[in-house]
Amino acid sequence: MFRQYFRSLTANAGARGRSASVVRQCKNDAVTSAGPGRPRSQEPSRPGATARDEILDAAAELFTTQGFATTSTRSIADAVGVRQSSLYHHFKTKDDILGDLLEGTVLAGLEFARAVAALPPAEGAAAGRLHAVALYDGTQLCSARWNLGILYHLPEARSGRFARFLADRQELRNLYRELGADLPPAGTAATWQSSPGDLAFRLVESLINLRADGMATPESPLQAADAGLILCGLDAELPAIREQGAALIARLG
Amino acid sequence: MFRQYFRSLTANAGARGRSASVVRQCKNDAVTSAGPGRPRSQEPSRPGATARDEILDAAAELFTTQGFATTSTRSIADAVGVRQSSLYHHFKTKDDILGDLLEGTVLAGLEFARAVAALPPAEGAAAGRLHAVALYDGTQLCSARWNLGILYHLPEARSGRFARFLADRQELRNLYRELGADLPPAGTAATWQSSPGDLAFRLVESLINLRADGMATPESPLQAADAGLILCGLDAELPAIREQGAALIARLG
DNA sequence: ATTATCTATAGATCTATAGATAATGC
DNA sequence: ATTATCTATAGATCTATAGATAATGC
Repeated sequence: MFRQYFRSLTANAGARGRSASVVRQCKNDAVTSAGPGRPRSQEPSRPGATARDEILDAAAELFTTQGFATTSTRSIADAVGVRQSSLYHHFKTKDDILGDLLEGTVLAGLEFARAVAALPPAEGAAAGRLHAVALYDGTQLCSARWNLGILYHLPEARSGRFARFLADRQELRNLYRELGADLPPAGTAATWQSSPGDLAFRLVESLINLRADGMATPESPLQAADAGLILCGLDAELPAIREQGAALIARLG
Repeated sequence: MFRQYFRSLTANAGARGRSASVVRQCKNDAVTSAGPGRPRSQEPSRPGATARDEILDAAAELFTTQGFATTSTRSIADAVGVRQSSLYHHFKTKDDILGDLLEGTVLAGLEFARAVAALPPAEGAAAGRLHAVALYDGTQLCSARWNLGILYHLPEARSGRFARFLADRQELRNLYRELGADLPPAGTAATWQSSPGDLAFRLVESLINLRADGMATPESPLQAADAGLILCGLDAELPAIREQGAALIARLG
């Protein structure tokens, strides 16, 4: 048994070398730098304080660039610099990794929207609230390190294995809807048939597509938030609405 | 050898029964109804004149509902009612099936846009052209039997294995852009920073997301086409633009 | 002869678990 | 004792190919 372990250590050194050369240069080069029970060596090349965070970051990169089913647990482990089976100390299944990532994309926006919706109603503030929620949410989507939003429309993500994520996203959509329902009735011909809240939600989510095509700019989230209100005939009020929204973000964001 | 083949015929009968019970009820129930060299039995349960079309339809359903990498060639074959290896008579690889489907979603819209862009320029017609292209394209996306557009944002679809699809989609986007560039300069504060053509393209593609969430209505394509022009300050001219666009679709569509 | 199907299988994965081991903290 | 890693592997896939076979069309 000891001899067997020794033999595989040598094989491991080879594998380590290959893995390191592909994804990360200067970690675990020496065989002695890691092993059973040893703490992971210094300076992680991935952001995140814990090994768990490094795994999540590597998985986010690979899932968004290569797809979920296409990405093997081995390739995630290689990108982090650990062995494939070591992932299972931090996550029960591969699905759990995706679940954590999905949850992470929706949670901040949901909590902000909850806070905005919980404010006592004030005359004429509905548009500003919707603008704030859309801008905050869109900014999150565009500034995250990886464009995790593209995973929303993976058939896998709809599959009930991610019930928590789906429920949170639905709650967020409902909050958009409520805020949109409080808008003043549109005066112009630009009346939008579907609910204004849904329209705003959809425009914000289209930022994901924009980013996937490499066409998102720092102004994109603001443009998306504006668009929802322009399409509801609030063109003229836009400057005031923006200011109200910005104040809410400064206060609650 | 003959005995071996006979034995597997019996096994096949079992497999057939199982496959049929899951996906399709009344085809190939009898062992004698199919076999090497025999033509496929009557009444296909899938639309499409040829076996190839049936395969494409089954793959479209499975890819859009379960994902590409998640869908095995076996499950496609089961849904059609043939053996897994028989797919390879019609397609060289699994990628080729996806490639054909992707190509099918973009081709009609691209050809319509080419025809519109090739018309001799006429005064004031730019907005009508863009509206026509967006409406035609959006209608295609929404009325196709399966929502294949969600496959656009699969990382797999970006991977150069589908260069033809990617090139066609890029050409379509460029045509949108050209048409948008001919729009009259927006008079109001609603000036859109990015190109109006890109905006329209993006609004049309957001119909895919809308449909994926089960929220598309028959009016959705028209709303998307309208929205692009409203956001460019063409609110007032919309009725005339719609008419111009409808005329183009009637003539070239 | 060609076409469309089938059986059988090679070869390459991939996920998750079992069990060993060493560092750490009590 | 707990934690985080490792080796090794079971068991289950999955894609694509080889080769047989029967119907069809010339």
